[in-house]
Amino acid sequence: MDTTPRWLDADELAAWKRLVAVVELVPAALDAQLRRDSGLTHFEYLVLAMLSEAPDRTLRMTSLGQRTNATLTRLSHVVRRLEERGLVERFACPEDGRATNARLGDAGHAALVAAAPGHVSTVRATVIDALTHEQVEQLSAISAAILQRLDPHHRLQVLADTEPGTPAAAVGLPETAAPAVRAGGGAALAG
Amino acid sequence: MDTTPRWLDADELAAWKRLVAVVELVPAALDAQLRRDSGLTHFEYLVLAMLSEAPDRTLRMTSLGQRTNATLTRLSHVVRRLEERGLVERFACPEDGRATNARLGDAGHAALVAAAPGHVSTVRATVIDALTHEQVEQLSAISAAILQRLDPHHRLQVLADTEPGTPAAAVGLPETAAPAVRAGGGAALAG
DNA sequence: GCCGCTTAGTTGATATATCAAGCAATCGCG
DNA sequence: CGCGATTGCTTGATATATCAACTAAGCGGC
Repeated sequence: MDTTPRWLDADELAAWKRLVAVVELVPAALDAQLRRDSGLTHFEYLVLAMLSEAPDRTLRMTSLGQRTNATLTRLSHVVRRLEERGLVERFACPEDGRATNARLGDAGHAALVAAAPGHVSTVRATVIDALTHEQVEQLSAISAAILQRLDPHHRLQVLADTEPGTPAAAVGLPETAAPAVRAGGGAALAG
Repeated sequence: MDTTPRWLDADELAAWKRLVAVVELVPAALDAQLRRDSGLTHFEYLVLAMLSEAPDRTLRMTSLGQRTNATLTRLSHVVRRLEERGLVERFACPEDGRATNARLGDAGHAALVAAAPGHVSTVRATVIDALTHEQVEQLSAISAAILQRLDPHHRLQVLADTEPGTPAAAVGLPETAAPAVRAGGGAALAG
């Protein structure tokens, strides 16, 4: 870092301070609602959602870690706890003895389906419905620009498949789950 | 929450997924840089910065908690640790026997001055300089709209004084500190 | 087919955050 | 002025995240 960086001017400072408040409050709001209504953290929700998207509801730990932006260490602890609660199961990967697969069980899928509507409502209530359609598109572009700096090589798969026009959910219940959800009065982020 | 909320359409979903990545990565990036270069978390930095702004570099715990968006519990633990490290001191408020004042000591001020340039550079590198001036203003408006939903009564003082045209730093070293900083080759967010 | 390097994941220790009580000073009010 | 309610803060227990090894399986070269 430079020893004498350019300071922030008034507009930049205002934007920055507000962004700091947003990045502090948004995760807290998501966590609070999910914990209260479903007994899941936002991160656990993401893990379940990513598994629900995958073929056979199964992913390798490494791949799951990329999709949820988690270190393998963090993921290992969380998945162990989810396994203890009966929501996911782990088993050795047949093709690579080093790898572990995590699969979303029926109970886990049910928990996700039960949690999704409240989560989507919260997302709308706190973010999306607070903005005009134009602002939603601006936010998308701004976030993309920031992520370009934070993760230039797109290690996070969250980024890779986030172009507008994307098929289904990714943060909710896509493809596999969403139809079931819609049929059963369940839930997803997109659809 | 509604049992059958409106799902997100493709544009909304793209924006949402990117925002999730941003609110996950931005705090991590700030924490990582500050920890590595200054041995401070972003939250500790905020605490020191807020104190540096206050008259006599002193604030009540409750007021400090509002400005940093922290529960009193969290703040109490953090300030105790900062006190053990000699960066701040605590003393009973003379006017109200229940209250505790926290004051930024010289060592704490020095730590803040040392940490600020790297922090500002990181803010520029990861966020502000990634955006056009127009986008900075859009981000400011978007964040304000989101915060209106998350904190309608503006409990967070971060919001109260965040109108463009604001005097000095608030997230860096304002008024009291900034001049010293500029003189000594030090650091702040704004100036 | 051994040996060093890399990859994949786990585990235990430490740090930090959150929760549930608790304590003490002040306020409100009869 | 006395006593319950409120405010301001702290503390200890539990949960979660981060860090530093460590294990074990594959991979490459010779």
